[in-house]
Amino acid sequence: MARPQQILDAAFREFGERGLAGARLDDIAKRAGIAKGTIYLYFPNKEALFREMVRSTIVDAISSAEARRDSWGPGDGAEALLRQLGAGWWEFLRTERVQTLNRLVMAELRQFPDLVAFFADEVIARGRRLVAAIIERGIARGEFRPLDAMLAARMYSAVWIAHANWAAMPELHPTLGSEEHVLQEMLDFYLSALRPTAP
Amino acid sequence: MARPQQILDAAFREFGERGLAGARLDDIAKRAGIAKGTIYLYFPNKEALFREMVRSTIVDAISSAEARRDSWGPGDGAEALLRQLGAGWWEFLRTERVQTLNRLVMAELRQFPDLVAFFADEVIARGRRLVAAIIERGIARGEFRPLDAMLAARMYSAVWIAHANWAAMPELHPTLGSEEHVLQEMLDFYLSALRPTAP
Amino acid sequence: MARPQQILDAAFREFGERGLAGARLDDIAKRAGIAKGTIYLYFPNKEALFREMVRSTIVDAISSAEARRDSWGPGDGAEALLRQLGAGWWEFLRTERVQTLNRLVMAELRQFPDLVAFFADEVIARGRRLVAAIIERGIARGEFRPLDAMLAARMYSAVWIAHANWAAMPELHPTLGSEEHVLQEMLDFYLSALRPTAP
Amino acid sequence: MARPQQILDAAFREFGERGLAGARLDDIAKRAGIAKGTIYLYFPNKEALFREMVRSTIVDAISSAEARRDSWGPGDGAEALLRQLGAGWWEFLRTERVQTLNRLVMAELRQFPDLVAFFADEVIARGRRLVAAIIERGIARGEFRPLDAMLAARMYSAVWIAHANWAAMPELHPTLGSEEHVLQEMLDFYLSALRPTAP
DNA sequence: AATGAATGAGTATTCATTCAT
DNA sequence: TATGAATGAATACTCATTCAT
Repeated sequence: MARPQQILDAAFREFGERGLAGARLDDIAKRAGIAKGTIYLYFPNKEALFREMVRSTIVDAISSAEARRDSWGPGDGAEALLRQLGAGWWEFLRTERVQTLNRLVMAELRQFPDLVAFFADEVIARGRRLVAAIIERGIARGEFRPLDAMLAARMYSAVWIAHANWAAMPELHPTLGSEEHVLQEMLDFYLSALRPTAP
Repeated sequence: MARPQQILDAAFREFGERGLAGARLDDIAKRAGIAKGTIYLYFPNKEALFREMVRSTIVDAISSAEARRDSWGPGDGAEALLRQLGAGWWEFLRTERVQTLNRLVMAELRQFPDLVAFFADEVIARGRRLVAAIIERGIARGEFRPLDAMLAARMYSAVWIAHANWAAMPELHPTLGSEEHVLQEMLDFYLSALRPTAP
Repeated sequence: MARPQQILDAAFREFGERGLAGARLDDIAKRAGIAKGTIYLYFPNKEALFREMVRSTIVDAISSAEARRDSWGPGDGAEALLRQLGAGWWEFLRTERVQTLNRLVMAELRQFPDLVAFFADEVIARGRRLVAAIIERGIARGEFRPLDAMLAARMYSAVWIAHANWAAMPELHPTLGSEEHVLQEMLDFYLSALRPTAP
Repeated sequence: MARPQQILDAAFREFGERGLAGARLDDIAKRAGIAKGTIYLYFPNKEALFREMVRSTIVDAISSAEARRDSWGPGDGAEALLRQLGAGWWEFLRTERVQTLNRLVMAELRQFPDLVAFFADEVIARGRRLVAAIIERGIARGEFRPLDAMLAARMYSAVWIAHANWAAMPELHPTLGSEEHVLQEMLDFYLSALRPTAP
């Protein structure tokens, strides 16, 4: 593995555990198995290392999300697609990597407006558009009742993200049975809000 | 205002902006309009100040939430109650105080397991029980379809909390019209998932 | 003695011996008998300490030079005045304080153009004007031959400053007998260049 | 140009600008167009590089000064010789190379007593003897009044060196017209102190 | 010979904590 | 109680020196 990536990995873990101010470059170096000075061969200072770590983590997350999507079958029903996507998100969002990224975004990213914008555009808007497209398809096909697709996509994100965060903090939010079961419940609940209502 | 409270308020703002490690006692003192040494008359060290600040913020949040509930009218329908509660939560959760608390909980609270437990019991579980009770009432009255009330309460929290967080980070999540409108959309969406399905 | 002055004194000695880059704040603190952090209560960083040390040394040097002049007798002849001034300069310029200042000015001051300007105006030009005024008086009284007084003042400074520097570096410039003797030789030599030439 | 000389040249410029402690080997290497490690093939450490740079600069300066003298015409009058020498020194001393060397000698050479001795013997004493010899010749020929030739040589050096330093720091010492003019003034002033006095 | 990545001791700077007043 | 000057351990950052290639 290339040296910078090795440092970024260690930085991800240290910053993820202690935050920007709390992490120590000494520990990052130790974790990466290199000397402290070596970090400065690749990053001009702590903040730059943090920024680059966040940026590259976002980029990685996007490509790993896209890799998942490429493996989708050509399922035709919108509901089937949402179920497939929901399973993918459920797995992806509970990932250590995404959870840590999420924590950093919430806690520290305000100080880096350009990273906020990058994350908003490349991750959030992108994800939202994908869900909205599926929902529109479902509406067009009569699977779902007519509603604002973008808004429904927000509800989808809300349910998945919140539950993923909770799954990662079981002390705060005791689980409801298996993670697989939670996924099914989310899907059932969400889809039941989309289905056409009785006349 | 008593001196300790004055310090806690300043601490809330500084820790809220910079986190436990990033905040400086110097700045907290300056914000509180006192000398740095004075903090140590009331709190043994930085961490204790942080803990106490979090604890007292939680306690405040609970009592302010309860004060709200006391003013509820005796509305009888479960849907009406959920709408009333939803409006209350929507206002409350978007509060600076709650947003900051939420950020601290996500970012730093792992280091303080007792505070995690306190927050889980006194805030999360309490809120969840309240919603679940209303939903059970709705199911009993035939307003809602039969479903797991605790689970539906989680969905409720998920939608409200996620949207409140997003409302507080408009750079990340562009708004969908007025905040009032968002509330109505959440209520409509959520309730449509609870209503009995067509036979 | 006030704390800042105590630090400035230690800084003067350390910077004087090792230069801006070579001096260590640790040593300055040790010399001042305080903790390293204390320096930062009074000076924002090493460079600012250096600047302020130079500036205050210049100011001190000026007032000590002026104190000397105040004690002058009302000697009337220009030659007598130059002899009196020459004795004063000879003592003053060989001072540890002036020698060190001179070394710092030559070695490091290029990096601080404002201090260069301050030194040029307040020390060099001031001294030059004083000598020139005496020489003009001597010309007017017929003691000296007519010549460019400002230029003659430069020659005066040149001889005194160069010899004072040399007196401080005896390894480089072996002495010519006693320091008192050197002074007399400088005066005789210099004055013989000013006296009217044979017709 | 041989590799070591290439390094010494770069070292001369960096040490000349920033001093021993302030110069960075990285910058010296960059200026020399080589890799940092290469310096260590030719010099055991920073200090040795500095010493060797100073030593070789002194040697160069001496030989370049001697080359000048070899081109002297066989002018016979002592005054003419002093004028010729004075023009040569004036050009030579204002050289970037000599100015930088002078600065290093004043600022840093105390730490290297052997270099101090070398400089004192090979440069200062040598120059002084040359001037003294001319003056003695002038006294013997009746061109100059009888005086201590060694002492008069010091005055000569004092005037030339001080003015050359000042010419190199115009912000500190505003010029008196053209450099050529300054030379003439120095010669006239100096020689008028040597000429026999009126009876 | 030459490179330049890597090291780690060294140094400037920060900041929680103490304490004399 | 309250202050704020003082401390010194902690930590970011630098840079002379080494060494595998």
